[in-house]
Amino acid sequence: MPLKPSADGFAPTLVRWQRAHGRHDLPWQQSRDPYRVWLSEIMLQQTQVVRVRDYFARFLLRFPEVSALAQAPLDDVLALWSGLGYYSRARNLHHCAQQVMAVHGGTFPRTAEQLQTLPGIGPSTAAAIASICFGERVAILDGNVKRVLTRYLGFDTDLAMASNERALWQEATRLLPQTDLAETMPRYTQAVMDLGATVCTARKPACGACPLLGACRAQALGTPEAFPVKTRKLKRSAQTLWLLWAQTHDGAVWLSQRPAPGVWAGLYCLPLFDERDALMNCLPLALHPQAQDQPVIKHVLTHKDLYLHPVQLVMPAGSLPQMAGAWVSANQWHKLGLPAPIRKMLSAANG
DNA sequence: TTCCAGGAGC
DNA sequence: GCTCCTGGAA
Repeated sequence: MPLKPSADGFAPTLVRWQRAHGRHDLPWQQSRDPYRVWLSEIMLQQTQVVRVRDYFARFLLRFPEVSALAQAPLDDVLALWSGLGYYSRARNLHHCAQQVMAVHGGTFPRTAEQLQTLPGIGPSTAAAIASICFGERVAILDGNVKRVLTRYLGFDTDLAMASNERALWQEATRLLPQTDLAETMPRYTQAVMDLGATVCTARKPACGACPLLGACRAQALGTPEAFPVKTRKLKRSAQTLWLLWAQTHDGAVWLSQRPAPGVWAGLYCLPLFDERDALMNCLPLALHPQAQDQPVIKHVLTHKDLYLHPVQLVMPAGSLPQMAGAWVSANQWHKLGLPAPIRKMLSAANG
C-alpha cells in the first residue's frame, strides 16, 4: 500500500530504512556521548562527511573530553581546525566547551532548549544533539532535511521567506515519530540526514532506491530537483588584496594574527593590504628592488571573490618593525592555523 | 572555468 | 539580511 504524503507511516518507514540501508560506520555514531555528537555536528555544519572524518579523529585524540578542549589555548584549537573553513565555528566550539565546564559543571544540558543557549549551537544542531543523545522529540532542519521534506510534501513556497521556513519547521515536527521516542528518535534523526546525503541528493536523486517512492509528491511530479524552492539574491563582489610574503633565506615567513571580526579571524596570515603602495610603504626603500610580484590567486568566499596578489621578498633575518607580526620558522608555521590558500601557497614554495 | 552545497551569529 | 570558507561536481 503506497504511502500518502501525510504523517502516517513517514517516520516508521524512515526508521526501518535506516536500520537496513543507513550509515552505521561513521566514527561519531559509535556512541551517544553528547561531547562526540556535539563535536561532529559542529564540524558537519556546512561541511561534507568525507572532509570531517579526519578532523574529528584528530580532535578526539587531542581533546578526549570537553574539559581538555576547554583548557586548551584557542590558538591550538584554530590550528587543528585549519583548512576546515568557517573559523567562527572553532571559536564558538572553544567558547562552548568553556561554558559547559563553567555553567553546566562539565555536563552537556539534556534539552534542545537549553543546548541552544550555548555558543555555536543553533536550533538545528540543538535538535540533533537532543534527539540523538537523549531521544527528545525535536526536529532538525538542515539542508539535507529541507530537501527530503520539501520533496516529500511537495512544499513549493520560497524558503527565503522566514514565514515559509517556519511553516516547514512545523511540518518537520508533525512528521516526527510518535512512539518509543528513546529508541526511535536517534535513528529517525540519523535516517533523514542519511537519506538526504545518500539518496535524496541535490542533483540526480536516486528515487529508485528511496523508501518513500510512491508517496513522494516531487517524485510523482517528476521534478524532484525543483525542490527546495529558495530564491537567492547573491550578489558576489570582488576584492583585491595584496599579500606581503616576506621570507628569510632559511624559510621563515613573517606572519601576523588576523583581527577578530572579518575574514580568517584569529588565524595567522601574511600581512594583508588593500593597495600595493600601502604594502611597499611598510618596507625599507633599500628592499624595494627585491620585491617580486607572484601570480594572482583567486579565492572564492560565499559572496566575495578575493584576488590575492602576493609580493614576495627574500631578505635577511631581522624584524619588519613597521607592522605587527613575527618571523615564524618553516617548522612552526606548518602547525599554525593558516587560511587554506595561504597554506597552499607557502607549501607549494617550500615543500 | 564556473557552480554549488552547507547553519549560526550578529 | 548580511557575513563567514572550502573542495568537489558540472
